[in-house]
Amino acid sequence: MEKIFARLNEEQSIAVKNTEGPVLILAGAGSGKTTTIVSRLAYLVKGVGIPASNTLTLTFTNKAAKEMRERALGMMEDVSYPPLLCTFHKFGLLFLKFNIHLMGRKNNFVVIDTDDKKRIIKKINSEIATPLIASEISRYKNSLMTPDDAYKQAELYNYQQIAKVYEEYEAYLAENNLVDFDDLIALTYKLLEDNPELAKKTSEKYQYIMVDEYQDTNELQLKLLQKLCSTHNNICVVGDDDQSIYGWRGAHIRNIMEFDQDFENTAVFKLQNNYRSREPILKVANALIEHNRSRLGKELKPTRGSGEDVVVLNSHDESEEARKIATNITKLIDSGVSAKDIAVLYRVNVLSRSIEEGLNRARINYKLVGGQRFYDRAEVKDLISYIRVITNFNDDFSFKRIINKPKRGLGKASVDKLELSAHAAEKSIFEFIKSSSVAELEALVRKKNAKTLKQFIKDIQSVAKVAEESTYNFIDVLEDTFSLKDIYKSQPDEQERILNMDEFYALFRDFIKNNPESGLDEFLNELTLQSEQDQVEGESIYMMSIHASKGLEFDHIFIIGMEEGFLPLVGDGSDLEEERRLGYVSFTRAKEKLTLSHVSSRFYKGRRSDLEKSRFFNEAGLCQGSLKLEKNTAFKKGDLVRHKIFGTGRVLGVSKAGKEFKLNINFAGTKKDILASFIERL
DNA sequence: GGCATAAGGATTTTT
DNA sequence: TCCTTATGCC
Repeated sequence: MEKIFARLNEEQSIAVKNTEGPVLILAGAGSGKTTTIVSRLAYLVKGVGIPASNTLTLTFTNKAAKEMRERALGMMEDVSYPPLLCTFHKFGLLFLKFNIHLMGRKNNFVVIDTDDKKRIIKKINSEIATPLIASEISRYKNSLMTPDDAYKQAELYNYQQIAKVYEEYEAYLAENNLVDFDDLIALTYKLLEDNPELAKKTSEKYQYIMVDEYQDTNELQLKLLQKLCSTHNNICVVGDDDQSIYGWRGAHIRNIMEFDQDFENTAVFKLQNNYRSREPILKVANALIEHNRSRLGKELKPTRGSGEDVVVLNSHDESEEARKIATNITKLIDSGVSAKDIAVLYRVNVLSRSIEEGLNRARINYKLVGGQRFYDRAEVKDLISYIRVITNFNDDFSFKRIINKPKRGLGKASVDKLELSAHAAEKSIFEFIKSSSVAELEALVRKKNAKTLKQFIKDIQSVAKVAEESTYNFIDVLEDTFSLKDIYKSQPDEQERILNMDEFYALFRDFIKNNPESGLDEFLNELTLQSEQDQVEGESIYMMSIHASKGLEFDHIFIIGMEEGFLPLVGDGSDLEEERRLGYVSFTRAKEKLTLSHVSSRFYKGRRSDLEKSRFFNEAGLCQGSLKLEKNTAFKKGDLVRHKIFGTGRVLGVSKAGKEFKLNINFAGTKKDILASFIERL
């Protein structure tokens, strides 16, 4: 018990002890959010005496769940039964496993990922952009809209089409007993909604509910939470409205803004002591985020004392920027800073390229975080498809992926014919080939391929038998039977692909070793929900998008591309306040020193364009004429200056304009008033 | 069916 | 620029 509170400050302790009823913990960046939520869980179990199995703690990522589980178990020492601490989706998966039969479906369903989803959509409709349909379907599901509802709501012809695709997509999933990511939550909610007894029982089981990163929840997740705590209202959410950066993905910032309206008698706690960053960094971050209108209002209070000022790098173009950053990093490393304590962040991934070149030239090792995920790699997905077919012969979707891998002389045309005939016979493709004679198949595909197909079916059946008898050995038999490593034979990236396949095989063996009772379908569903855990280790600096950096911290942070158009990024659907929060998230990753870089010109999308420095410099108080320069004005009468459009001129006078300075300048006889931040001194 | 070339598009990303 | 997709030819 003392152990739990020893590491908490007063605010954190109060929040931890407030166990009953709805609690909103607004935790600023670096304020000990994870420590607080984990301590609260430990306190519930060890201090209040709640059985761990009666608690439920939800996160968004497996990584967060894993970290919290380890820390919580460490604090709780001996518990006979561990608390349920998992992602929203994992919770949905578990719940559906036990209850999906109530809606007339079998519980051996397979979870499909976004890629699978898009393939299915594309097959149904290739006229409308697949990503648009995919996101619309996601939206429908998250608003609990049936295809019928979607159709009724559709005004434009295009949207009627999308509603139609949605309907067919749902039929396809049901037919093949598939479930997509949204279903894991939506079907869970539906079951609770349609079965009041079940809802009551479930709510009574999870007496105490906690949610991490609450600012990232969407509307449906809120509704699910309301169902889950309907019998007790013991819900504690932790989050930071200023770090809501997933609005574009459906996260609903209003959930955290209006938590007290969704749950009556909410107790609110603010954690504002920042244990991460030096004072100058927090000053800049606070100044920036203060420009947002829609926020609950917090201010990060420094506890780590003063430190180095925030540095602004100004370069002509991206190669100069890369050079400057490489030089700065080299200096840091030479002065004894460990490479792993340095990170370069950017708003869009393409910006990493120029920096990569600069780092390579300077011989600095770097690690790119993000990029393509292991489970999204084609070779890994091929293997997964094989296992899926072996688990379920009727999974046409996966069957089609592997039917010509390695090459069996079946192209799109042949596969289409097979599928059509199978459909007409009301069979899966697998069943169709199995039940057809060689002669019948010869009518559909090239002659020599008919036999190959029959053999393929036999092989699948025999490997499936092995899987039942000895799951552990199955993976070797799979490779040997189908020569899967030949799929990418004599391709330039063959070696890398084989390495990934071996990695996958090792993963499989690990899983079976750790879960000897599990079969292939448990392995598959686990996989789909698994993301690549970024290993943060090794002697290289890190480069990643600002989104990917959320939750991480580094001693030294460099943010590149601080220009209008990049940060803030503009485009349709862009939200300046969310862009500002991205700036805030990126600034607050830094513990010791923050460096912000901008260029005047950048090569992007095949062309070079001129760029203005980000307005965020101004807002963060980092511009000439800003707070720091109040005493010693950057410009004075007589200075020779330059403006992007008006060219060179001479300052005639300096006056104040809010927090900024306004200069009266004589440009070759034309006098103009211009804000100081747009002016460059010569 | 598979390869080569042309055309077009282009945040952020977890589950 | 770089990547994905469409098209045309063998």
